[in-house]
Formats: sequence, structure tokens, C-alpha cells
Amino acid sequence: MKANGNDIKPLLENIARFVSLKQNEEEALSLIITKENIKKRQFIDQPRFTSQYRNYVLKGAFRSFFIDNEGKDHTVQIAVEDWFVSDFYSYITQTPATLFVEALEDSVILKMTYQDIEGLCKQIHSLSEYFRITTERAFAYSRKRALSNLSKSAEERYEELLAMYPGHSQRIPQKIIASYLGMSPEFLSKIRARQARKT
Amino acid sequence: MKANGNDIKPLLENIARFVSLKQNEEEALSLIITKENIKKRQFIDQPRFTSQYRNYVLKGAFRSFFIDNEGKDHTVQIAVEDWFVSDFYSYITQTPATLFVEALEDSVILKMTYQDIEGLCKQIHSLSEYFRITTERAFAYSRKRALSNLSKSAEERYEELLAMYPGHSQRIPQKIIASYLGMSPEFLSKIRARQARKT
DNA sequence: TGTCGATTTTGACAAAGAACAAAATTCTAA
DNA sequence: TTAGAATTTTGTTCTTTGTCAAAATCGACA
Repeated sequence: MKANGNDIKPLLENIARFVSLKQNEEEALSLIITKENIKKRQFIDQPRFTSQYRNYVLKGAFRSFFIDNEGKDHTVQIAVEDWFVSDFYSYITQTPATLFVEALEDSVILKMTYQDIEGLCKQIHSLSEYFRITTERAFAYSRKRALSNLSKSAEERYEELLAMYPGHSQRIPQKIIASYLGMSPEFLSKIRARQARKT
Repeated sequence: MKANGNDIKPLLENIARFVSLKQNEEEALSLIITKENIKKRQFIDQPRFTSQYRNYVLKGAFRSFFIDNEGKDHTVQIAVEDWFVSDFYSYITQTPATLFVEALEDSVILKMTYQDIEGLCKQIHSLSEYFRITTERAFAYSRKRALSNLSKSAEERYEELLAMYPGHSQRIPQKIIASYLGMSPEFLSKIRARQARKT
């Protein structure tokens, strides 16, 4: 679906927090953006298919996950409004995905193809800078989180998540939160019971 | 120490794998590069000090690590020749570091300050592209590794590391490998004994 | 609105890995 | 080269978390 100026405003505001695009650059960018409605439970990336798009969440929530050899489900990322989500490895290397990316609610995304973004990054210095800077930050934060998790117990990881996403945790089913935190749903349930008792 | 053309060749070759710099761009870049010898056990980043440099390992080996509240040591990254190493979060956000970065051997690095790199990225589109592309890849790989670790036992993680760094694993003390893999040195020792028995 | 399927809770038991301790080995610096 | 320190190995015990099973609760849809 063609995206109109109003649709892409949140994304442009996100970009403006890091670099400033000229009028004609914003227009060039808007030409490569498509809007799409995604139904709950629908996949926007899945194994065997190469991830074509950089997806910006306009409305709704997604999770990326994979199924390991024993059939267990591991949630890698939970993304809500104003986040990007995809099988980033597949997108960046343009090789077949190993992750699913699934809508947790009825959602709306803005998407841009790898080819279009790479083309535009070659032409528009500020856009290249935007992706450089934001990826560097995302990388840095992800490192920091991974690292702070190393020294934490399952219970501490859960508390940290609650503190980090005060609003969102109610939106997301607990089995998915458990899968994101790397513990069994039963164990998460026990942690919650323990915490309730403490109160 | 001023770096001469010969010193920075490996770095330029690394860059050339992703983008091509013009003659004068290479010269501008070479002006912001400094060479430095680092003694074994010396720190190039440490908590409370903001990480000033993007460090490229010309020779030697480093590890970044932190000490958690219980005093336990967690190795975050092991870097050998042709890698970059720093407290990346501190460097990117220009806030005080939480990690140590320590030389595991007598080493030689090329370093560039945050300010110089940001300045040059604004001027030189290809350089911005270089850091955008390599950071995107590093991020993608790091995600993939984190993810493949989720579904693996301690023993599998160790085997994967051996496969990944066939040459380097002998260079690195086992307690550091254990710390990198997130297990106690005693347990790593037991895994090795178990594997030797199997042969 | 009731029913069937999915999610969450609870409990008993099992397994992976940590902690502690002590012996064996390897490094290192005088 | 050798004594003392650091690292690695080995054995035992303890803790955290997973697995399996069954009950309780929730939720979507006919």
C-alpha cells in the first residue's frame, strides 16, 4: 500500500532525532516506503525466505523467534511502536532467514526494501549516517543488555524487563516473555508466584 | 606514535573490502590514525573513563570484560589481529566505560578518536558507509551468535568456539575462555576431560 | 453464553552447572 | 633454576532451573 505523508511522519521524526534530511531527500525516501497492515499471528519474515525489508512498526507489536533442533521456541526480540524489526542477519547478508517475525497484535508497518535502502544510502549521505548511527547504538545497547544479563538470575532478568517496559509487559503473553528471558514458562510462573507472596 | 603508510595497510585493506576510498580520502584518514604499543596486562579502556578511541588490533590479542557485583569476571569479547575492540557502549555514547579492555599479549593497535571519526564520517561518505556496513554486520553476527548459544549446552558452546577460532584458542588462557563462554573454569576443565576421554 | 483449546499455575523429581576444597601442573620473576 | 604464585584438574556437594504431569483459569468464537 502506498504510504502518504501523514503515515510516514513518525518515521521521519525518528530520523530527525539523528540527522536532518533536506526536503528533496525526504521525498526520495518517501518514494521507497510502503505501508502494510499485518494481521495478528501473521509472519512478515520466515525461515527459508530472504528478509527483503527493513520494517518500521507504526502500530502494534511483533516478536522475532526461532525454533531450535529440539523444537523449543526462543524469542529474540520484542518490538512495539517506533522500533524496527526483521531477521536482521538475513536482511543484512541477504541470505535466507532462520527467524520468524510474527505479529502479536493487528499491526501496521512501514517497509523499505534492502535494495532501495542501499541505493539511497549511496546517494544520500545523511541517510547513510542515520543508519550508521542508529545501528551503532542498537549494537551498543544490545551488547550492554546481553552483558548485564550475564550476571543476573532469572528473577532479576524478569524484574529488569518489568522496569524497562512498564507499559508493554501486559500486552505480551507470559509464555513469550519467558521465551524472551530464556526460561521455561513454568519457571516464570513460579517467579511471579514468589514475588506476589513477597508483597 | 605517528603511524606510517606501512603500518596502516592492514586497516586500509580491511576498509577496501567494503568501500573504495579515493587517494586523498585515504590520506585524510591516515592523519587521524595513531599507532601504539600495548604491553601485556595493560588496559586500554577501563571503568570510569570514557572510551576515546576506536582501536584496531594490528598485532596481539585483547579481551574486554567486566566485574559484576559479586566480583565475578565476565569476558565480553576476545579480539585478535584485524578486529576492532573497545567498550563499544562507552565509545558510542561517549559516557564513562563499565568494561575493562586488557591486552592478553604484547600488542600493537591503531587508534582513532571518536571526534575525528565522527568528523571524517560527515565529510567522507564512503567512510560513513564503511562504518555503517561493518557495524550492521557485526551486529547481525553478534545476534546470530547470541541466538545460537541460547539453544546450546556449555559443551556445545565450547566446541563451537574451537571450530570458530581454530588457531587462537591455544593463545588464550582457559579461565578466560571459560569466562567468555559463561561457565566456571572448573566446569570447562571437566568438559575438556570428558572430551579427551571420548577420543 | 457455554464450550473447547490455550495459557497459567502448582508440585514432584531430574539435570546442568556452580561452589568449595584440595591436589597437580605450569608460569614467572628473581 | 628454582621458589612462589597462578592456573588447571579432580572430586563432592549444593543450587538453580528444566521437565513432566495434572489442575485451574482464561479467552475466543460458535
